[in-house]
This record gives sequence, structure tokens and C-alpha cells, in this order.
Amino acid sequence: MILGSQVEWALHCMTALGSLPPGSSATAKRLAEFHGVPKEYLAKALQALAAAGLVESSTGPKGGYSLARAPGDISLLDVIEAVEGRQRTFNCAEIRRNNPCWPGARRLKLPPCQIAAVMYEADDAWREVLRKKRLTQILESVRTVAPPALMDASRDWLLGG
Amino acid sequence: MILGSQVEWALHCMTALGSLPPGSSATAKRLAEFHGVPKEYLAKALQALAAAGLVESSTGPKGGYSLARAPGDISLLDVIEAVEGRQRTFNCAEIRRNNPCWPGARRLKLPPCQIAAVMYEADDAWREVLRKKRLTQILESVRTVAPPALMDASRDWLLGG
DNA sequence: GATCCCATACTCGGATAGTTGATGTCCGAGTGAGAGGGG
DNA sequence: CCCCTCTCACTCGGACATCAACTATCCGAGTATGGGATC
Repeated sequence: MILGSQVEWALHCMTALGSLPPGSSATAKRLAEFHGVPKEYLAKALQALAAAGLVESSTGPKGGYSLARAPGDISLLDVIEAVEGRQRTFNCAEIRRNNPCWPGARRLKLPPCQIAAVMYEADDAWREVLRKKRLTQILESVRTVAPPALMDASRDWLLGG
Repeated sequence: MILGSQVEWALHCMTALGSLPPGSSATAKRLAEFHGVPKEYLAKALQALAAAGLVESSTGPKGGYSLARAPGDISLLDVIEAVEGRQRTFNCAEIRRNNPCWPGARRLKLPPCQIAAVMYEADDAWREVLRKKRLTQILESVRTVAPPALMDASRDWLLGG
């Protein structure tokens, strides 16, 4: 069970977009070259982010992607779910109903599966951490570890330098 | 990112094995039919559990699988890691090093990636829940929701009835 | 009746195909920008 | 000098190959059992 590369790319792109001046945008091509990933495939992740209402896209020259909401209103879980989907990390197939000692269990209403319950609990813990982390926090912590000169240079490069 | 069916099967098999009388064992064939899953494929999960030292296998007639440790010494994380591997759910590819504004970043030593740090934090929360849950707790909660008659019948069926 | 031996059937274990989803690439529709001509 | 129009290049969006991992299946090596023959 490993998250796809698209999740990592999407998170880095959201961070990059959050570092841009308000009102400006960066193209998929720029974002792809900036991160060293295939442009057309990254576009798929950006489309997913746009479909989820996290970024806005504008076409034509000087077009590109920009954040659709304030960084404080975007959680990491929003980004991940936009790319990977909203289903749980554990899918209970209810195999306990196949118990041969229990004919008719397929149709009965049963108490919740205790194994699935624990897996859901772990899944919720994972989601809770990501739900509480907002893009603002990422932007702040990045600013504390990255040299300001690099931040400025990257911002200008993304805008079309 | 979804856990494979093998994880579910392994967890149910561990629960079944934990319900057996000490010293007894159940064969892969029985476990597969009991859960309604393909026998040969379930065997792969059982082999992984054996390789991780969670179950012991004995060959020949009257052979089969049995728990290698006390249920109190087995956490759900042990079972999941035995089947799915021990790598994290998030793999940081360090794409920040591809930043064109930062030549030579590939070889420099950098402060930790803040995005990866959050993902690791969420991963740790997920693992922590599963690490604290022991097989004993599953067995107890199953006993509280399943009819005792069904438990006895299932145990006898698994042993070879 | 007890002991030793052997054939047997059952077990696990690793090696082998098939299928779904993730990954990577391509081309077309749409659009805003900017140049050029006219008023 | 200002405004309108048209062309164009650039953008996103969806459709098309490629690859790996999960899923599913098969057959062979090894072994404890149980019966039978022997002492």
C-alpha cells in the first residue's frame, strides 16, 4: 500500500502555487519542469485538483493554474483525496459471511466486523492528521527551512522568468 | 491507496487461528474454504506470515498452521507488515532537488522535506493505532458480538469436522 | 501382541499465467493576447 | 492617436499506449501418518 507519485507531485504543486503572489498563476509546463516530472502526466493530477475545486485553471496565453481558495482553507487531506479518491484505505469484503457453519449469513444483518472496525479506526487517525494540517502550515514551515533567496528565485522562475 | 485483499484474509486467518485450542492447527485448505477465498492464493499470505514468524507450519497429514506466539504478543501491525511489507505509505522522491533555480541541490545535504515530514507523521499515527491493537483484543471483541454456538461450530469445522 | 518398515496421501512451498490499475505519452478544442489595419 | 478585428500561439482537456503490481492458478518436494508384515 503506497501512495502514488501523483500525490507527492500534487502536494508540491500546491505548495508552489501557494508561494505565488495573489492573482498570479503558473502553467502546468512550468510546474512540471520545476519539479522534474513528466508534464502531461502531472497535468492529470492538476486536472483532478481543478475538478475538486482546489485550483482554478485559465486557458490561453498567460493562462495556468492558481489556488481557488485561501491556503488556510485547504487541508492536505483535501489534496490527497482529490488525487487518490475518497475511499478508505481498507475495504471490508465481509468474508466472514462465507462461514460454512453459518448458512444464510449472506442475507442477515450482522453486527459490525470487528476487524474492519480497527482498520477504520487506524484509517481515521491517518486522515485526522492530514485533515488538521493546512496548506498554510506547510508554507510556513517551508519558509523556515528554505533560504529566502531560493524562494524568490523559484517564484520568479515559475511565473515565467 | 488501498490495502490488498491479502491483508483482510490474513487478519481473519489470524483471528481464526487464535480461536483454536492451544496445540491444534488448521490447514490452508480449511482456512480458505472457511473464508470463501482461493486456497492457493491465500497460501501466499500464510507463507508471508510464516516467514515473519507469526505462524508456524507443519507438513504432512494432520499438518497445518498455528500461531507461533501468544495472541497478546501479536499486533495487527505485525500482521499487516508481514503481508504488505514494511515500507512507508508515502515515498518521498525528493523532487524538490530538481528545482532548476538550485543547481547542485542533488548532492547537497538538505533539511528534511516538510511535505514528507507531514506524510510521515500521518503514517506514524496510522501505524500507532495498529501497533497498539493486539490480537487478544480482536479475539475478545469478536467474542462479544458473535454467538458462542457459532464460535464453537466454526472451531470444530476448522479442526477438520 | 509388540515392533519395524513401507507405501500412501496429505501437507506446504515456490514457480507460472492473467487481469486490473497506475504510469507515461499523444493530439485536438478553446481562448486570451497581441499585432495590424482602419477610423 | 484610439479602437476594432483578426491571426496566432499558447493553454488546458480528454483520448490513447505501456508497464508493474496484484490476483489467481498450477505442479513438485517433503513428511508424518497409518496399515501391514515380521519377529
